Amino acid sequence: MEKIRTLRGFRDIFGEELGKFKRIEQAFRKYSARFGFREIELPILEKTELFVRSIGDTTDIVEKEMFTFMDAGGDSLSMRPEATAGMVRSYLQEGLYATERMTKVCTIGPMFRHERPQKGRYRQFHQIDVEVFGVKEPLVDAELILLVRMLLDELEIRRYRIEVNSVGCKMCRESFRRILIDFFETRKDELCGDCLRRLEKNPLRIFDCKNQQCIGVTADSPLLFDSLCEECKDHFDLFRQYVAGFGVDIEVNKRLVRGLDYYTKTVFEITSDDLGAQKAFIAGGRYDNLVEEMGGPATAGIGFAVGVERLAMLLPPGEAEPGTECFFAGIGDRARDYLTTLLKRCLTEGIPLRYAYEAKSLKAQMRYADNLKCGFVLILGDDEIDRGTITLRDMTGKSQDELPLDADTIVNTLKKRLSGQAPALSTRDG
RNA sequence: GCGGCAGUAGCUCAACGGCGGAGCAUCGGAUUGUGGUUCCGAGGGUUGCGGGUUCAAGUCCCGUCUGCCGCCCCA
Repeated sequence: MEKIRTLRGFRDIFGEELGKFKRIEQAFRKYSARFGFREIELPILEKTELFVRSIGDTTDIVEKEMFTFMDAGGDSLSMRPEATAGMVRSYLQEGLYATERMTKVCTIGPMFRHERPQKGRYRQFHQIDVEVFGVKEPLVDAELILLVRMLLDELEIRRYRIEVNSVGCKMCRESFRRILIDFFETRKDELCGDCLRRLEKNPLRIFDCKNQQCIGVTADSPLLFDSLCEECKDHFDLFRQYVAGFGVDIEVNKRLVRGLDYYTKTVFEITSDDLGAQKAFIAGGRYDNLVEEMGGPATAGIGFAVGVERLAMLLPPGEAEPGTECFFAGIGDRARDYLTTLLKRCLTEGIPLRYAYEAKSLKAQMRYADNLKCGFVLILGDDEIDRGTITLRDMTGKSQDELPLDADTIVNTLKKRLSGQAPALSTRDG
């Protein structure tokens, strides 16, 4: 029989990595709530058209990276490749624009893109997504930067860079697009193949090219940033001013562009050199036209997404907390009978009690208890039962004494010893 | 989608084209019922999968799947 394994780019997430996921979620929930974000769960499957209209039909994501298929009713469906499209759909469908003046929502969950996997890039990956609808003022742009900063501080991540830029409004972009194409047409012979393709599709992305010669060309090229309209320029200046007020360090990168069509004005990207090729782990920006383009009222929007797998790679390994569990080692049938009474009491009283299901030698049981890093072992054999006692061994202190064989006494003693043993339990965030 | 490297025990890796191994981990033992260190022992493999070359293939060739690195793209 051939073993069945996960699909390419799909993985089981467990153990240490899952622990990091949980820490990230916990830190995120703490701060998102503090900033006034409501959590929402969105469908994974949506009509393909949702993504085509929002992300853009010429983007790589939509052109070749979506898991798309026909359902039995003949509709074209797609697994969501990102969250913003669904957030906008939900905002409109639930009529939030009519019931509140401003909406802050967030979600967390799996996204799907049919890309070639490599480290930090999977076909099913997870994003934390944050969106604000109905605020055009740059104060909210800065607030999102502050949220990112507090989240990373909470997770004790220090080595990263926040790069920001403005890609202008529709008008800046339209007029600049022509200037840019005219410029690159004169230097066409110096551009790489990819960039020639970009020139047709999305000339702004030529600024992203890593080819030295292309970088040389763009060094001479006019920049969108320098031809922003007054409004966009003021918006960006205010944004920077507010960020400075929050005391967060950012770098303006006039070459920073985004791959999705809907971005306007503020865009940002948080990168780390500890990640390898896929080094952006948080990115986002403003999309002031998207809601209207999706059939809603003219509504400003801004948001960002966190790549959970990439962020998890930056986290230090979580420290284990040994010694917080107890083990029952029994010898003989009488001890085994007593286990059922004691086990139920312990589990009810909140004491994690471990034991071996099979009858094993005491030595083997002790080894098992040690392996499980149990702080205390209860030893019960015929000798103890005849005396009406039970032995309690402290595994770290290597000392042991006998208690009366009485469930109340045992439970109370264990509670006392465990809380004295592991003060970390009470200082740890729940 | 393109280019390159790799795949051997649960994990990390050895093995000139010639009997598939080690360390770690797991399990058991070291005189009566006491863990970690030490010593002894055991189990564990269709060498990713499928073809081909050869007297003989983990090893060479082709295909395929998967992972990794880079490109592309993006979080």
